Amino acid sequence: MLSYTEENYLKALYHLMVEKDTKPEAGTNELAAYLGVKPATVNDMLKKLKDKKLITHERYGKIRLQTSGRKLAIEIVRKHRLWETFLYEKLDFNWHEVHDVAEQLEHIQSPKLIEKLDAFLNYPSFDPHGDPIPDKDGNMPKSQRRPLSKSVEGCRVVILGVSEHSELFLNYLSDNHIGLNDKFTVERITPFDETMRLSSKKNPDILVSNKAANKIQVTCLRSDCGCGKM
Amino acid sequence: MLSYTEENYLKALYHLMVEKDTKPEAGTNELAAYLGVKPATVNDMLKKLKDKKLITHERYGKIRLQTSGRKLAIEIVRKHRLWETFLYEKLDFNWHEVHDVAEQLEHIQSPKLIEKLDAFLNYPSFDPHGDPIPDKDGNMPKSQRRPLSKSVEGCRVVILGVSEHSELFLNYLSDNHIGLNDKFTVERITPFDETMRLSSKKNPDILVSNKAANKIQVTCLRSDCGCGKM
DNA sequence: TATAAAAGTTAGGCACATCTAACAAATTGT
DNA sequence: ACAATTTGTTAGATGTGCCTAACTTTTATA
Repeated sequence: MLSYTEENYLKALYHLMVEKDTKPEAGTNELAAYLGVKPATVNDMLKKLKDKKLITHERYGKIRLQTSGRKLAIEIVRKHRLWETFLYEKLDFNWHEVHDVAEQLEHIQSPKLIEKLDAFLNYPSFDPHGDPIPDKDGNMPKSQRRPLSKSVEGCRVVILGVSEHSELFLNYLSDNHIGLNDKFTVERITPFDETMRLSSKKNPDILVSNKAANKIQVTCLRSDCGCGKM
Repeated sequence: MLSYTEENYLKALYHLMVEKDTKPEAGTNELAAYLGVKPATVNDMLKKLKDKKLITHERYGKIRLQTSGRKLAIEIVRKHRLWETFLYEKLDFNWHEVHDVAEQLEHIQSPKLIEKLDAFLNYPSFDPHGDPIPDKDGNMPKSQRRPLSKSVEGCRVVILGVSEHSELFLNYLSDNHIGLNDKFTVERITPFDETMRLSSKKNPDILVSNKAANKIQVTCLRSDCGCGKM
């Protein structure tokens, strides 16, 4: 049984290594900065995780997740994203409010609870931020997601998520009535600065800068619009 | 902000004092036994809770909850019972499975979460065990509940809960198809040992000993059956 | 009422997760 | 290539929640 803190270290390693940069290792300082603790503290914990065979790490070397550690990390990610989905879909939380509460809920120990929650939510594949939810065997659903900026004029897209989670950005999206699962048509892309003009049922004219479009993840709803392979 | 452990001490005091015996104070050993720790450990914590003005306690004296401590304890009880209700009603947990998971969930810190959960469950007044759920101001709903053993022949009753939560007893109820919110008619009470013969739609003949009937909480559905004031 | 039993307290210690300060190794930049 | 910078490690300390062992006060009873 892992402590609350040990779980957080594994999850942090997973995010740093597998999700952030897709490199297979991380450093002590990097991990310390990510978790908001001092490198010395990380060192103590590395020793413990190494004893439990969850990571590999030798003096002055890089940290790697072992298979068992990665498996546990994915379980925690699964719990986190299922809870976020629950909060968003069932309890009417806003997009940017779910993370902090899910951060607590992910540590609840009860395999049955997670299975039942998954079923209750109808086995969702993506959380409210559009991030993939691993299934109970740890498999990530594959998505055809891409940044909105890759779409071309005439594309019909659905919002899958975002690649930046700052409150500033999430509020920007709210203000512009861009929400998860909303559908838009790309009406026009200004050649000079690539600002996109979108339309939706609710709002026939939304301007999105290239900077924002890069951080909005979508999937294209047509196979014939020329925006590239699905 | 209270720690997980501090919260558990407050809740334990509340249960010992307010619910178990309705006496306004508790002893160190009693609390230690209830929490499964040593008296010395309790002593350390009492000091901390006293410093935070949540309890009163003087050397070799009894422990009492202060108003602020009682308020916090009731909040935790509220959270616990709302989560139990959620697990039972929405996630199909069994009656006796909800407690342990709720024990973890009750410590999640998010006022909004509890408000939303309460609304999602439609502001329930009683949890799956039939225990009252305090509202957000700490008021307990009043119930007309009484032990089944107080009912008389001809009574039509609905099961509100139980006053013993052992797995043995809960299984006894399952085996006899006695569940929360089930309705029964008291057909006959054997004069010698007060064994009750009940009938329900599902099962026309259930025998319940006086011992069990004392631990089954019901409310009477008729005002004219002579079982006493509602 | 004196004493045995029960209840409560204190002192000292341990594991955990954290820190600071000092040090050691590896990387980098000229 | 070696000095400066970055990165990583160690030692020693702190606060929390728990323990055991020894002690003191209260209470119950012979």
